[in-house]
Amino acid sequence: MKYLVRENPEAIETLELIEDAFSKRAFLILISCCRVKYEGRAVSRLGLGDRILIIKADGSFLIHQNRNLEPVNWQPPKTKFKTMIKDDIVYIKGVRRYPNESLEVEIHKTYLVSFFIGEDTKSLELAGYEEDMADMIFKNPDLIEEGFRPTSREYSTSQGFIDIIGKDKNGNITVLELKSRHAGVNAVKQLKRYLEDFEDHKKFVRGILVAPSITEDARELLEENKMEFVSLEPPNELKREGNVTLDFYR
Amino acid sequence: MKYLVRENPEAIETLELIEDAFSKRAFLILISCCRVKYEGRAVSRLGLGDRILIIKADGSFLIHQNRNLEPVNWQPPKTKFKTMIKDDIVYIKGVRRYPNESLEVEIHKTYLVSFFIGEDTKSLELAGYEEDMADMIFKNPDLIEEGFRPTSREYSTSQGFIDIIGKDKNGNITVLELKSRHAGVNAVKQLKRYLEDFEDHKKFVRGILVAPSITEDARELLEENKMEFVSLEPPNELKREGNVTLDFYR
DNA sequence: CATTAGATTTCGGCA
DNA sequence: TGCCGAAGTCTAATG
Repeated sequence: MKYLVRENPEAIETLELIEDAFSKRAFLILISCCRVKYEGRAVSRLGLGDRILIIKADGSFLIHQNRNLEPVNWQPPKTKFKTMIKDDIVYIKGVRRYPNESLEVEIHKTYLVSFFIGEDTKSLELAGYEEDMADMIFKNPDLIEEGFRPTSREYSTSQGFIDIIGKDKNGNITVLELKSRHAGVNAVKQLKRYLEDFEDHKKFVRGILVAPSITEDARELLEENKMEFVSLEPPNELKREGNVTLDFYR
Repeated sequence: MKYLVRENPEAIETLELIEDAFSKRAFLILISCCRVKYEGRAVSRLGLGDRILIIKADGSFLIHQNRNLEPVNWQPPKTKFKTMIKDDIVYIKGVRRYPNESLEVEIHKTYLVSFFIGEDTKSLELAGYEEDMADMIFKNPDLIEEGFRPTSREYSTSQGFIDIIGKDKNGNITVLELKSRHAGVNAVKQLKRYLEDFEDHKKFVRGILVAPSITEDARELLEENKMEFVSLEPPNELKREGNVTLDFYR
């Protein structure tokens, strides 16, 4: 992961770092003493104080005080940003259309600027089925195909973590991408990226998308890329609740 | 402001810094590669990836990916925390009662730990919503129509509270349903229920939906039920509009 | 402590 | 893009 941290930057440096983060579409965090103004669906003002500012790659903008779950001010994804500096004060303005609204921050002092470009391909599984599918496959690998033998989980690549890696009965390295629900092209693209990471090794690697079902587009993209699909239903119950490795208390 | 920043801390140091932040009731931020598990009102799992973790002084716990305004996982204020370390993996578990739920994070690598104790006494001043509309209408009833006279707010019916009730220039009882945003069919249905509650009295009662705008479906449903629509924008002014210095563009 | 209604709700799905 | 409905909604107010 690439990242950058700067403590107590001057205003001009703060501005440069913010701009740098924007150009890299990074995950940006500032700890600053600031004033805030919002105008759009409503109108609000927030006087000077120390807060955390977060700007995400998709244009989400959050300002957090040290209390409450919710941000005190925010702007949803697709916000466009402008920055300015005047009299050692840095300004960030996030503007959005539909609805038309703007969030302006007047930064008087910055204690910390940090941005990073991280790996995070995983999306939330609201019932945890994906993990259960992996458990199920490890217990009964023939569910994928006769002779398949998984070797590791959460295998790290530059593209993220491969769900399951193993070998087929002919010894070919086989990469599994698991989806607990009807899978679309995104799942196929993800699998493709994993394989591309392996192709550097000049070895033949099989890619199998494992899901209960896939869209027609996904099926076509799989074929185009010589990858495969195995239909597998996730276990329909969270059995033995609490045997997950995360349970470390008692 | 007191603060602390550490880059790439070892697991044991990460743990110590987290504990230190807890004891100081600081505003804690971590940038980490982690796995997440939630169990409570629902169940969820999130595989390994780089995220921002935030823990606030009031026990709020947020986990943000680099997309979407909302945290991917969270725990509201008053969450109690426990930490642990095992095999160079740091665990944070946030537990809450009423409802009983827990959020567990398995931290494999930490890129940045920072916590600070800041000054922030200011609270948000907000305007532009339903209550402000009601204030505005009471001050200037002709905004609804010439001769309208409001009599009461939050009038209780079996169907809930009517926002504003009054009489038109002909003495007809008039029920207002206020929406500060673009209103849909639900707002119309709600107004309809209020009127039905009045129809027991065998008197003619007008129903007016007051909002900046409504959907086409809402407009049709209003006509079908012989109810009306008055377009009104919520006030966009703060009571004590200070001369804020934030306007720097243009 | 339970219920209720509003929110700069956000978010996903579908027409 | 607009609209509808769900959400681990959150939050403040009220009984």
